[in-house]
Amino acid sequence: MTDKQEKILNAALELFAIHGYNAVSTSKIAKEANVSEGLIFRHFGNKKGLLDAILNQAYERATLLYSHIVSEEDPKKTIRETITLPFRLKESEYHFWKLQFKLKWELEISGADKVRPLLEKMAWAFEELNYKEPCKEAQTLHHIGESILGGILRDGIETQIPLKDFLLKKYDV
Amino acid sequence: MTDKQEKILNAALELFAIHGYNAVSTSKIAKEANVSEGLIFRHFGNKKGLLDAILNQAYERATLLYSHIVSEEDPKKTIRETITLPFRLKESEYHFWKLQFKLKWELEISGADKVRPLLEKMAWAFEELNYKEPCKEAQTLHHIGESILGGILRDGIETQIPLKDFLLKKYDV
DNA sequence: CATAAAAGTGAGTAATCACTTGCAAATATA
DNA sequence: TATATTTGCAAGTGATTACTCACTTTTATG
Repeated sequence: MTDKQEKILNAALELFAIHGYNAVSTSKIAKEANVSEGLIFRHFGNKKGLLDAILNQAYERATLLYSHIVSEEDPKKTIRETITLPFRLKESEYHFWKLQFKLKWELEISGADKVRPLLEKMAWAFEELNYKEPCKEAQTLHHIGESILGGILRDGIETQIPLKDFLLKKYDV
Repeated sequence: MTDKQEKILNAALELFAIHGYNAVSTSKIAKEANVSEGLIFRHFGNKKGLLDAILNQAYERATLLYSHIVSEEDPKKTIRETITLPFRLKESEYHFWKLQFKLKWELEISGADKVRPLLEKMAWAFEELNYKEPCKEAQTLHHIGESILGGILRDGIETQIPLKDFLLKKYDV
């Protein structure tokens, strides 16, 4: 990974996250990254290849983010950590997560498989806590978390903060 | 509203909903609608004006959809109708709602103000039912509903159906 | 040091973009 | 029926699109 390759990746991530994939041209990415436009195609083949490279970083990043939850042994702590997950994101990573939401709707790239381990862990936790329908509890909480994250990314974290303690209390964790 | 005007509106709605705003050109819309490209600009000024015309229809449609909930007097029924709302959408209207989700992320058009009356009604219902924090309950259920609707539009209704009865039981409505 | 491979450039390409213009056909109004 | 207005079309416009190619510079290897 050369210096200029990283510059391209960073510029593209930022521009895609702000404006969307289709609204950003390769020439604008090149300008933002201070490289020639041809270099993008040398390294990534085509525009879609550039996006794929960004998304590959994504996969590792996402997995890392909740790896400590998957290996958690206390069910209550599992739920607690899952609820607080969207609130613990660094602002410097907002671009990255915003891109995920944008792509989900702009290009129908789901990313659902990437969170399956977390979903299964949540189902396990709810089962341990003797909930009647752990799978559906997990799916519901996942829905809540997803929508909260969306709210944070679009409207800012302060609009969602009140929900954090409310949910922790509601689930008694 | 002439016949061709409606054809343009319908073609644009469908194409925008499937591919997104930026990915659909005015020439493709014209072709799909069987009109000359110039006619789009005659009637709607520019591409953004065409989108605005579609979104104006949207506002009326969305308001109509939950108007019966806002005027509901039984709190339990209010919650019940809100939960089942995403499941009662006609498939012919999926395009329209898909476009709403797409625009929320592609062009950061929120549409949050359009559902405020529903949110307030839900808060009222939870208060009537003696929930401790009706506003946050409403916000949480709204998050769930939004995410379920998204799931229906992206992955099909069968992926979300199991959650319907689960939620109705959970909220005891 | 010599040579090959990789990294990087910048001027091209055809196709497509949103949009305009000049003019004909249809419709409304008198 | 005469005239004005709206509706519609086809052929444009310059700008921008993703991408290519011939070329130079840098880096790695024997």
